[in-house]
Amino acid sequence: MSLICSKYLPEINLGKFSNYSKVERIFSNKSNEIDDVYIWGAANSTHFLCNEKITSISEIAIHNNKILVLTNKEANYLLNFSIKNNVEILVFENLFPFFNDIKYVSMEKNFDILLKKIIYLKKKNIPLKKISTVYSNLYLHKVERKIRNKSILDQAFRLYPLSGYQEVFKLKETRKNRTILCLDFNSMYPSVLDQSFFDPKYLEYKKVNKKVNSLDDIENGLHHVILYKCKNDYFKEYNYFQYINKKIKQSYTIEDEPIEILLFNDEIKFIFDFFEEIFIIDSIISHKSIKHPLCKEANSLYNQRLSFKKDNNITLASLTKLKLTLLHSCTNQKKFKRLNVKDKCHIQQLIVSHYDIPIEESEFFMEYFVKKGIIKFKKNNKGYDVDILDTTSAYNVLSLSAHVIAKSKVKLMETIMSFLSFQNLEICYVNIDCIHLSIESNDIDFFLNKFKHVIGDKLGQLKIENIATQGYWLDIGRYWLYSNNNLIEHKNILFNTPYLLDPYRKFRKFRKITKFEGFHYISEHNINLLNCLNMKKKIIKMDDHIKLCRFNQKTLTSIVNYKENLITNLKNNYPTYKGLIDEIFD
DNA sequence: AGATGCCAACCACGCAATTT
DNA sequence: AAATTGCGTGGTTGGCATCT
Repeated sequence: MSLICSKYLPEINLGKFSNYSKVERIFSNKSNEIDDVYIWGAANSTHFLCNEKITSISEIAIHNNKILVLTNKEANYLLNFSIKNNVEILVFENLFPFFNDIKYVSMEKNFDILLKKIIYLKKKNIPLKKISTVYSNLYLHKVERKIRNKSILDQAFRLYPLSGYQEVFKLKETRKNRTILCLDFNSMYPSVLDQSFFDPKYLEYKKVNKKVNSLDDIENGLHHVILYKCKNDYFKEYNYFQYINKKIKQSYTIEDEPIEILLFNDEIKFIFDFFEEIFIIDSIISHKSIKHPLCKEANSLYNQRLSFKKDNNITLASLTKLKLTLLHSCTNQKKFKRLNVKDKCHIQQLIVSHYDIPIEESEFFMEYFVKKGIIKFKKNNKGYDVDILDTTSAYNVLSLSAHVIAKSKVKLMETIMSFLSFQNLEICYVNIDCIHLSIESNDIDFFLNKFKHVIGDKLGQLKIENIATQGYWLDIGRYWLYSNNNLIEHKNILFNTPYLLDPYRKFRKFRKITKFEGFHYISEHNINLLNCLNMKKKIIKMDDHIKLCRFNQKTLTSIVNYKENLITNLKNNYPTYKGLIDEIFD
């Protein structure tokens, strides 16, 4: 028995793609230049302003249309009206999330700002459409122009998880003699685009069934491998593998049980020395290596970003940052296929046939996919319209996206491993392209000198974001950093937005539209910080610092143990977390 | 020789008119 | 009322010209 670490699957099976040999052209929507037409408006809690007229919200006479408002707050005021009159409310700050000066002031002021922003966009030649869609399509078009075709084997790459490495290793670090360094990679994903990728046109399935003897044995491609006996203690503890089960998604400390996983050639090369044996079952290999089609684009965008920063043009600098993030994600856009079925049990059959799920689990996955937005359905007079995520879509080049993620994880992991060899260094927090670590204060200069080759302004180098003396990391995207008792940086996702910067919010209300069988209704929810926290790791408590420890590999495989452990663990952890919140929020 | 831009034929799909 | 057919639209596809 081996521990399967991949997207949730009963088994990893590349074999079923063995006779996928056709090539198809990649599709791309060349975005037309015509702007979407909306009504521009603004609102406060009672009234609505558009066309120089103010009407009470309950009396707005607009139906089946689109209204563009500046802020989410206004959209919230118009929520009831929008459902009643079938009006879609578009929010400027969501469509163009690169302005740093948008906030709710008043109805009249907001309307003015909205007009000014629209004029600004026109001046900069930015189309009045959701910015991420516009540039995703543009970049995908560029990819298509360069490589034109892909093998339909490309769809096998959907089995590779696209999630990044995110984890908290320390809850609290307030030791007097220590300093916390917060490092960020400059554009992590774009920075790996200059490495060697492979042309999605020339993919081939290959049965291997051989162990890897040397680095030369590893062909370019995605490999289904079994890893035996980890020899590297750092990797045992800090690996980025995740065990994903129906109910579990968790990192773990590697023990002796073999691990079954999908890895790119880059990853196997990186971990080759860490394991006693690596056995390849089968692979999807490629015959031609290329640079990433958007490599040049990445470099020029990065240089643009630097020069905007130098000019102190914050808006355009953050627009360029947004564009940079779209470079790798444009090849994994979500495309849906619409199908019609007579009744609900046919939807389950669709899930079974589209996602290779055993029939007996279709009920579970129906719920799971609805929650994740992979499948949506609407009742109509004939039955159901089903929108199902199309993993075979010619709008995707999944092999490129997956490869970018894989290379980034290797790069991050390499950096972490090299840091770990530094004396008394502890990793506190890792989030995709960001590392927080703690070292002894006396060692700072030595550290900066030792790693000066990876620290700098260039694409892919590390930037020092903050230097702190105390830190609390309650969860991914939830941390507070202090320098001599002054808060210098914090993040608290959901509770804070860029425009709502109270660092100490524990409660929040939000409204949710629930769509059910054609009905729409609004429900209000309260969320509480303490209940949002993921407390799945073990706590090792010391006076002025608290470590978080991973579960062992064995605990995960036995469901009974896992559940028991999880419950006792939660019970143990709860008071500590509660105490910490009080400590931070006092 | 490959990358890129552009064009026109082609095809699928949705809507509406027409038939059963 | 349901099914079939026709039509228009817009996106897909393959080819060709031009550029580097």
